[in-house]
Amino acid sequence: MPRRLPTSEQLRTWRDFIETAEALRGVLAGRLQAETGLSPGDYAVLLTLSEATDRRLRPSDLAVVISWERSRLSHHLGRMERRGLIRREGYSGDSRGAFVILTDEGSAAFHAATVPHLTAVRELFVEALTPAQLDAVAGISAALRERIGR
Amino acid sequence: MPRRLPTSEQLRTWRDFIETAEALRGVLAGRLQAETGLSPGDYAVLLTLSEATDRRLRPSDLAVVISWERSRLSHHLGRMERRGLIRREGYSGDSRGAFVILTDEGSAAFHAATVPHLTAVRELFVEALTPAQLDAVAGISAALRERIGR
DNA sequence: CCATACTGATTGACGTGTCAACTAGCCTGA
DNA sequence: TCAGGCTAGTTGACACGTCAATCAGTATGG
Repeated sequence: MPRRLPTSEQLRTWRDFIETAEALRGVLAGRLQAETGLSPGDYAVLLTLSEATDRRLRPSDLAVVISWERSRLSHHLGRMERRGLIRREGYSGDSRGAFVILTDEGSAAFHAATVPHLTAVRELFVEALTPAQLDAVAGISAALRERIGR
Repeated sequence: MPRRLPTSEQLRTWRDFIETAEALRGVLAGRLQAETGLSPGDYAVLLTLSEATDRRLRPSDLAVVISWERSRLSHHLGRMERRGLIRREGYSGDSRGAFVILTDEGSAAFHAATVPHLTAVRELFVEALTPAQLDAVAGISAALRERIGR
């Protein structure tokens, strides 16, 4: 039996899904930016660093935690460093290594952002769905991740 | 009663959702690029033009159909024009106006891309989910869209 | 010992997005 | 009729992402 193509209804569902996720991401990002001056990427980096021992991590480790490519992280850290949110420092022990360190300014920005961000997630995502739908989302995400591998 | 923040489980669901959608988008985009040399944006533009009368549309109309900002479209059309996928032409009637026109090359690229793209959507999305999950996705997308307005 | 491979990290080029500013032409009302 | 505002479209600046190349330092096997 030949592999069939999606029906137009399935395609509609696909497009709605991907466009909705995209739109939601955009709205959340816009709010975060407007209310706190941080991008979602900034937030992820600051969150991870603020939970790390001594508020510092090696770039590779940080990249693994937030599932970014090292190159992406490097570019992003450059921008964050320019804004004073983090700083970089050499690592004595393996001179290839380095540390990304949360600055006080970065820490303050993160703490100022967390409640607005979580509130927005609640308003725009959690409260938009029924408990059953929230459960369904979890299962759907898992199934999709399973399919694309990891 | 104060507005509460999301529970850690709800937050986990949110992150899984947004990261999964992002990952899926990335995988699909990568495949499309590898197999056809087109980006999702290219595909959306080519699809819309190929369905339009005379394979041409005014930029503003095209932007409405695919829900892009005019500026985004203008930048994208510039890149597509450089690659010969579309061309631009003045519009006699309102000299502000313009037309975006599908070239033969653009049409060929689109037709070569459609089956691989639809196949990928089926494999990575439709077949990853049960029929019930697919239905749930439709409802969830609708609910989220409703919440963010439009 | 040292060529070679591997690892951590950065860089450059370029596609993609957003925002604000700008150009140019159309339209409307005092 | 013409000043102002509106509309179509483009542009520039800059953030963000990916890919391939590069660089420097570590490790290793012959």
